[in-house]
Amino acid sequence: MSKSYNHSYIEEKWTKNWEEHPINVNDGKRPKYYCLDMFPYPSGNGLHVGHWRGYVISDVWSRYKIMNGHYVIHPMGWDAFGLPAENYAIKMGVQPAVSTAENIRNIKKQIKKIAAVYDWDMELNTTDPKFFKWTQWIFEKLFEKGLAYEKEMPINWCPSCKTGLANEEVVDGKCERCGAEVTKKNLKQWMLKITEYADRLLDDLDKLDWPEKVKKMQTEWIGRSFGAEVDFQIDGRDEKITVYTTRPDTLYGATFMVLAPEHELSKSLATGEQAAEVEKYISDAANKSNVDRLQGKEKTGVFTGSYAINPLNGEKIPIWLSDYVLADYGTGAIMCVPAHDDRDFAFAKKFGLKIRQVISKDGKETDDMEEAYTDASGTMINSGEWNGMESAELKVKAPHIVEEKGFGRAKKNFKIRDWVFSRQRYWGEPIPIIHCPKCGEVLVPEDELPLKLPEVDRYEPTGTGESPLAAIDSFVNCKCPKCGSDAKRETNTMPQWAGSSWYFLRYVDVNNDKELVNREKADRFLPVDMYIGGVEHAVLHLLYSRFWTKFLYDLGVIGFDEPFIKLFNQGMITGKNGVKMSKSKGNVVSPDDLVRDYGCDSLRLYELFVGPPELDSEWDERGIDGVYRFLCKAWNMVLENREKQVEPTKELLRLRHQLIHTISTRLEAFSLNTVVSGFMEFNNKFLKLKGGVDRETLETFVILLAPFAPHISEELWQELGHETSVFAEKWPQADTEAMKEDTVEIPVQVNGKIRATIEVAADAEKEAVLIAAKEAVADKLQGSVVKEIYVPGKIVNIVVK
RNA sequence: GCCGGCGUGUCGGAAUGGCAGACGAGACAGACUCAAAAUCUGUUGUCCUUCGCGGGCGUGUGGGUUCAAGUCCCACCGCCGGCACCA
Repeated sequence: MSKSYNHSYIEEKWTKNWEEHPINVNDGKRPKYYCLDMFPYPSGNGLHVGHWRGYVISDVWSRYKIMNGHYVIHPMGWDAFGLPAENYAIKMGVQPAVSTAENIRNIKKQIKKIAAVYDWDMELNTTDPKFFKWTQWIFEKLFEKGLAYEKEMPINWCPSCKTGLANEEVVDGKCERCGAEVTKKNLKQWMLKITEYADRLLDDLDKLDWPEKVKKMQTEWIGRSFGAEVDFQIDGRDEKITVYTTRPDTLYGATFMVLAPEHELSKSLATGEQAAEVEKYISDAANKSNVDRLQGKEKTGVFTGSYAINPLNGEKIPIWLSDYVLADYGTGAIMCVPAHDDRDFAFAKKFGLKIRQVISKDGKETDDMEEAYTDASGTMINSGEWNGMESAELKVKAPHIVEEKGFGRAKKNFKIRDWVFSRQRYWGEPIPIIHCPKCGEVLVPEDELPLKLPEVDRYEPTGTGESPLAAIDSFVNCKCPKCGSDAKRETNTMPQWAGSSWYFLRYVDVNNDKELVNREKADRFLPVDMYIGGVEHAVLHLLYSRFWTKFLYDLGVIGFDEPFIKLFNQGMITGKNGVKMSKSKGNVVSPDDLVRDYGCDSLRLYELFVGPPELDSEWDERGIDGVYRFLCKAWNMVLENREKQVEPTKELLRLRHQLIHTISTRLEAFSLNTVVSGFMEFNNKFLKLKGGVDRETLETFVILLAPFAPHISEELWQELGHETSVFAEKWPQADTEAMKEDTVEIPVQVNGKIRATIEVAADAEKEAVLIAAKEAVADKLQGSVVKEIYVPGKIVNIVVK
């Protein structure tokens, strides 16, 4: 008897065989199923066991769908632009294109060891001009539709490295590399108007079968609120200050007003004796980094000396400046209702400003409020003609009332900002714009796309904050495509998000050089049915992808406006004590050695067995022994029973259908760790059967195991005498009648404590069960029986007093 | 601060309100072996016990609902993640 199976031989054999005879066929008749992995960034560090997890999950799901009769689109590609590649290339003195290609070769080799059914004919790479031609094309369409524009924006600037920094490179307000204090520098940036799509991005979340957590994160990120803009006349001047408020119902309670220091009127509002102090506050705020500004929870502020008129009651209220008001949200100015807003309350308390309650739970005024009453429920008081109204009702009506009265209008606001789309870097898609002194911003003509990166020796940052491309004259200088005058190319490149915002559309038509994707193919194979990847992309990548998909839908390029119908976020695999795997921590576990020693099938099973797929799990080196032993035992179980000619008894039939039911329902519920334990459990049961296992049950076992451990299953399938692939088999259906047990063990409780166990027929009548139960616990039944509960097939509980 | 998620043996983890600890790891004992590894068998929450059964206690803490709570409700503690002055 063989104690272990030869995984190396089997896995090699079937890898080759599947290459020659693909198991996933598009015969034009099968319904499609698109199962997508978030494509990896081809880092030089290679894959660790954590990367495997998502790929194993998606592959199990893909193989399951294949066995359910689908043609599965299951592609893989490379998100290869970006900072790390550029920095690595600078350090090593090689072209990013060269090192990237090298990394892709290595990672592809590693990924192939997973034995996923990826269709490598669909492979794509965001840095391939054939691909990014269409990334640039999308930008041109956005520009044509007025959704791409230029704007002065502050970027993170390291004065010591003389370079712009990504947010990820700024740690605690300091440059990640040199530790210098990061400052802001204003640079002209390309922006994309994602805000134009904010409503749709929010409303369409309802259509998606996504984790609630991710939907919530996107909802908050978009941050829609309804309220009103209200105009306040400045006392003694012609100008008005407009504020945004979500609580126009509390307008009578507005006792002061606060402007952001950056507000355009801030300086001019300062009167005589306040001028110096105001000036100082404004310049202090400008010098404070964002981090400092957010750290100081204690409110600061300064009175301008000016007053505004509350348009509702004509009251004169003081105007203050404070940095708790954000310049770039709303109008950069707020009306303050300290009685009903926590921040306004704290500010009023600190500076001794008037607090007027306008909403009351019981209709009476509270003496000495200790905290703001922020609920929009209660009765209006101190509010003139609004007195006695319900605040919740008024909150909805008030925007329209101020509109009718002529000093405001209903207004919707968003937290989401437009997308800063340019990077001052070399290794990204060039933005296809030409700056002409006469015509302004002109698009590179479509037939000149792709606009490739120049191949040069130096692509270090320039030191001025500009892109390295700015130093390359042959790239920069060009003629205006419109008027022919000397012009200059845009030298900023696109962010790494660009390619990943639409790559999933391209897989189904990677070689198309006429269009982004053929519409017929798009209609047939898209959208993505299942998208699997880490939760770290909950907001940015998933929001940008949805934005571009909606834009392309509006253009008519595709016929759907949501890219990913279902989303699954797998948890991280960490090292000991939940520490993230990283080279610097020295806790990286490489899958390559494990594949060599235990085989791909064992590693696949252990990736699933390690814990619930949606939660983080710690990698335990020894754990893989367990699944390896299971595979050896399963191998022997099948081979030993193969020749036995066992009759399918009722018990075997029952076990077979219980197995189908267990595996199928757990798989459908994505409870993949318990799928593996389910296989182990049934295998143990089969091994204990004296009479052996019948052929059909063995075959069922192998078919069910196939998506999880494909090589060993395929080999066993062949050993069972089949010439076709196990993946050509249909996923079995459980017969619920055959599953049923004849007798069941029923625990008998007395007052909720188990005192005995009885065995009864599965279809026994309640009365009979209760009689048997009472017999079994007769000695425990002191006192009178108050209640008898029988949950059929589950439990008996007898309550005595 | 707010919003999520989680808290179960030595460890990873199982449990549509119905026998807590499935499955696996580890440990211990035994078989095989000259020996070890591998493999196989058994034991393995905890306490009491007359060691024969049996019984008490046990799912972060305190309360509640229920015939019955790891599971539902309330309050709290701890860890992880997200957002963080959004008017």
